[in-house]
Amino acid sequence: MNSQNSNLQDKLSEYYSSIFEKELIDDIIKVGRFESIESGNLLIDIGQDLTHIPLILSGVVKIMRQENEDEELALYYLERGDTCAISFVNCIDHKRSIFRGIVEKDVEVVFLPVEVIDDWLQKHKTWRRFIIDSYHLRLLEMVDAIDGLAFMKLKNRMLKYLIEKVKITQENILDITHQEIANDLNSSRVVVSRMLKQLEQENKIEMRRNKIIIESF
DNA sequence: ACATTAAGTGATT
DNA sequence: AATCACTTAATGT
Repeated sequence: MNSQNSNLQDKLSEYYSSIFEKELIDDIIKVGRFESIESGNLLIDIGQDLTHIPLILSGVVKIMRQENEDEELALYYLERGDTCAISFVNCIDHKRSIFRGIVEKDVEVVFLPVEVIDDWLQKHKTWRRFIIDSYHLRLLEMVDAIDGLAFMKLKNRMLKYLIEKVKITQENILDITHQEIANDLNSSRVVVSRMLKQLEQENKIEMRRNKIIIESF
């Protein structure tokens, strides 16, 4: 076994040994392709053929939809231990991706080919559990996102977005511009600036140029 | 000093 | 809540 494989084994055991049985981890090492991807790169794009599904070992991936050039919406984040089960079902049917996944914090990821993940559903009980749980979680997050759009005022939606961001970056000083927030929430920069100012007056956040400090979360 | 980019403001829909 | 038109502030060269 070469060094990259043993490295992969270490990481897999570290993060997944509590949910996956040993044989499954061995199988993953056998067929998985390990990759490191730097922040800012695309993991998957809309319309792209899905031949593999990603298993995230570290880092963060932002999953979003995009209608036109300048209309986008952030849906949810993938972190360590996550996979995109939506892409999994897509994968089995050999459909194209309906999402875009962009790397937000450098990721280490294992790509698993479609052919095997189907078999594993029967072969490994923990895999089956993992996929079902993951699909369920993603669905809940999606419903949450829809609720946000339908019922929540932008200010609340934005606060939720910021807190989420703090959680995944482990940093309460966010490196972000008003424009970027507006893009993620499919809103406009002017409105975001005004809402942020309100949040600042409520002492929930503090603003610097290119930075937002979240006080309470 | 100047140009560029981020953020703020008032009016209008 | 969005858009327009414009100002002001911060930053890079």
